[in-house]
Amino acid sequence: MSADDRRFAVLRAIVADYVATKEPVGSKTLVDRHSLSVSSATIRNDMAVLEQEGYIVQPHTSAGRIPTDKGYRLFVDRLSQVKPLSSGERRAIEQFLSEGVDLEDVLRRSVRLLAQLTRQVAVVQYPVLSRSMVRHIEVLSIGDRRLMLVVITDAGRVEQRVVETPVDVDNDLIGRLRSLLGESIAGRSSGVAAIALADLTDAAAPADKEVVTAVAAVLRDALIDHPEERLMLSGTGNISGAWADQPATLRGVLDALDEQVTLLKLMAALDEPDVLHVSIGEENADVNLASSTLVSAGYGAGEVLMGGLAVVGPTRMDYPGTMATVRAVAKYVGEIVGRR
Amino acid sequence: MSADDRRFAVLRAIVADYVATKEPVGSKTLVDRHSLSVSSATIRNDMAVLEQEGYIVQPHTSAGRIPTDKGYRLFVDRLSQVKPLSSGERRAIEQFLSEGVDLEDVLRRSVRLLAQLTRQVAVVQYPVLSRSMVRHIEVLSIGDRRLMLVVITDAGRVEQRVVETPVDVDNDLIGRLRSLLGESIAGRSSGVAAIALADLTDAAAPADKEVVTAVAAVLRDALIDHPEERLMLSGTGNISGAWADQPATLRGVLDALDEQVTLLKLMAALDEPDVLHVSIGEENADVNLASSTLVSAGYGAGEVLMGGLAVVGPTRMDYPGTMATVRAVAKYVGEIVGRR
DNA sequence: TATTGGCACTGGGCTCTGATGAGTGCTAAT
DNA sequence: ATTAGCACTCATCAGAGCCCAGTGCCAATA
Repeated sequence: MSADDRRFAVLRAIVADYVATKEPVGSKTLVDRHSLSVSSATIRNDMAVLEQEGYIVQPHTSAGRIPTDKGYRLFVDRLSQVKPLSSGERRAIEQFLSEGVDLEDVLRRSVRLLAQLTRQVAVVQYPVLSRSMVRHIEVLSIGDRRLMLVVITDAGRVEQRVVETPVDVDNDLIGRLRSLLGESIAGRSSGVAAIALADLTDAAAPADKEVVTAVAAVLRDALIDHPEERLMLSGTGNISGAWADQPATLRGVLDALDEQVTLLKLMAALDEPDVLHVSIGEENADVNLASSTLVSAGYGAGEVLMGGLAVVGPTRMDYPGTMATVRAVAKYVGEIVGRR
Repeated sequence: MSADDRRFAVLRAIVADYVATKEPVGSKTLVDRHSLSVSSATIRNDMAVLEQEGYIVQPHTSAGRIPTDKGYRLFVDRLSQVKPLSSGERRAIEQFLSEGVDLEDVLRRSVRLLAQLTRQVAVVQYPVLSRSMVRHIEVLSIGDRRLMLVVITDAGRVEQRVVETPVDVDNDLIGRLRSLLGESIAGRSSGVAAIALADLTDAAAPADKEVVTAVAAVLRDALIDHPEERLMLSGTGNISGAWADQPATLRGVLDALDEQVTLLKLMAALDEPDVLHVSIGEENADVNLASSTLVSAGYGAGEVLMGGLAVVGPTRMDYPGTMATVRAVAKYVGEIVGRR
């Protein structure tokens, strides 16, 4: 084992011990807790180097070392492959998730499960609109000049929007709207639907133009210009333990979770199902999450990305375990949501 | 002013001061902070009586007094009428909420607003199914033996469920299902729909019976036997300040919020729109909320209750302010959700 | 009879102190 | 390159002592 290898082993041991104990770890402790067959003095030298290179720091003189973000980063990057869960665990996950009665329920089960297994905060994103196909559009009258549009995607997500029409709408017109929308949009992904929507007004009978334009505008807004992406959260209580001693940090994290924008951005950055992304400490754009780590993964059916999910915890977290769980849950959520 | 009146005034002053300062309040502080035209000795006598009667306690000898749950209860009960918000505030609330683009959006705006105005955790319930009318039912084919049912209520809530059918379903049958369901259920409240569903199988053509039975079973489960009530939460960060010094309590509260069952029970207990309910400390069934207060109100259009909303905070909260805000937001949410 | 001034007493919280010990860096020997 | 040894650093903890907000009680007062 080269000196370099040993130094990395030391880093790994520091991470392991610090994660387990929350205490800065010293050279002495390290030697007898792990079976490093060298003396504490050697470890001290290695630690000095690791500190020089920015992988660990001392909270104060005469204290042990704790890993820096850079240290965790190296640790994670060298975790070549994520060890899979046992087949029993996997079956339990799939079993539990597949009992979900509708999309909402499946997602709720997923976040809960993820939060429980990782003992951290979990987030699941609803299948994103821009990656879905429109399965069906329904037009309902809810007043003389009010229509309700209901869009159902192939991922099982349902969006609804109210349209105020410039003129009264009768049942015949609603029928014409249904078939018009059905032909031009249903079965199409939103990219294609965008083009179809633009042509919609032309395709309409002259008398219907005003209403069709209003409808197209609302649909365009809801599906393309401002699609609302949604998240579901669970396990917020788990995080209170991690930051019990730093109320300000705790508050920041809770606020960031409440705000959702950072989480949504993170999700938007995912581009492939079942691939893990880990964002550590200062790497997070949001200062409120500067001492947290986000482990995220896309879920989807086969190659097709549908949405994302993530776990949020302190930088001092069990990386291997969390990563394995996130990947496993992402896989099954994708399978189950994709299957409907 | 009778001695009894003064004692209540003392209690009110203690509540006010304790809420403001988080510190036990003593007789001396009380006299010069509020203009009670008696001496501190008199106050001390009054305090002794109040303590005897269980309205206040001393955390330890030689400390000031803090209100007990019973003290807060008396305080709240004697707040005869809730002072309304200013017209400016009210307009701002209505304006902000009415910009919501769909039900989801309106509710999200409501919780956020409620959390922001009260600086506490806010909860809003989706319009409850059992109090809604079915506006429309849509039947979609998503495979030879899979149907998707989409139920849209008059409150704008959309529920979907997948049905596995025992035999293949063709387009004609789907058409028949649509009209069958449309006639028997649409426009009915769930109580009536329950009866209609029972008769559904009889009304169907013999060849369709199997499928109709399966569909009716799923609908019955989704709408009547196990209607899923849903909540939306916001402002969790706000409570971290309140319990920063008691991590265990904080965790308990976060867990209770995550769990939702207690909140849902609370909501289920509401029976009238715009009426405030206050549940203080130990009055809460959930031990995790034993040092929290829940201020809840139903929202609805006119006399018709649609759902509930609430604010969760420490028993030491600004009762008058919180109550006024909750009532105001409930009123506008009811109006706006009812209007679609 | 209710209120008040006076007084002794209580006990939590703050500051200061010294002892403890985990952990370090450096140096000289292996 | 590794190691044993050593002097040094500093957070943490327990104890001592003081402070003082606040109390209960009592006798005097209106």
